[in-house]
Amino acid sequence: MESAHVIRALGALAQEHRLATFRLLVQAGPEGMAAGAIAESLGVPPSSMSFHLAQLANAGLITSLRQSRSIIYTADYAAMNALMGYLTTNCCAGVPCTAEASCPPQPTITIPTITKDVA
Amino acid sequence: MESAHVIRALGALAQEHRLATFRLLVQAGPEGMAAGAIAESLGVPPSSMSFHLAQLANAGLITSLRQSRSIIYTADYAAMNALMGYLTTNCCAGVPCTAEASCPPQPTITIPTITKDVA
DNA sequence: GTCATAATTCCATAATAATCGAATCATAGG
DNA sequence: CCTATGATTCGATTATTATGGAATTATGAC
Repeated sequence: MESAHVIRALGALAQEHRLATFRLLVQAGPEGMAAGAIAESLGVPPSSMSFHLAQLANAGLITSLRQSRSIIYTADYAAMNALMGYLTTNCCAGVPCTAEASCPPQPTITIPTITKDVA
Repeated sequence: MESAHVIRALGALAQEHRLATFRLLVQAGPEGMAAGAIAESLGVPPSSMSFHLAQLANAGLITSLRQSRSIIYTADYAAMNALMGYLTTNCCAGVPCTAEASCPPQPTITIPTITKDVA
């Protein structure tokens, strides 16, 4: 995975609707979701949704498959993992972070949202 | 780390010069690098470099410290790890689907909020 | 204070990205 | 063929981001 590709992937995720879309698709699992269902779920108009889905697909983060009249989008876990791999290898763990300044084993984060929207 | 913050971090890294800058700073380690040295190293004019450094700093990915006439920038490993943590927890590993794997109906991630500011 | 250096801010410009209604394309069912 | 539905493309508009020269601020040495 070269940097141009990584930049496209990062840029694809660096947008409110697209990050939400990707997360939704990850939760949807291998079944995926139809474009319209995603749009409705996120409250984004169809034409805007298409634009964002195209961006994500172009970045290789999601794949599409027509199924009758619907087009089903699915998160590409492998692509996500490749991105993570690039970031950890080249941006973080790949460097011998000396001593205490090194990458701590436990990311101290604040996670406010509990994601479960089966409703 | 809430999604707005994540989006800023992703957006900060989703740019050629900034990704290169961040990687350079990671390699530089805790010593960091002066703004001018980074600019020269990447072949970016000073004013543009300042702009990009500000973006990265604003996203919390790097920190700055004046040292005599230079301003030394350092990669914030913790912030990077927090970003990774968010992505793995909420976008990837949170749903145990690696590749084609089965997605057990258990997407509920009940994470006890460990509040720790990453500024 | 003056000069030199390091970096930033200012500002105008150019380039890219986001939005969304309307038109179009693709498929399915009668 | 005709109609309905799901989705995309088109096109015009707005918003955001990137660029880099010139002016400015901050520090250090004399």
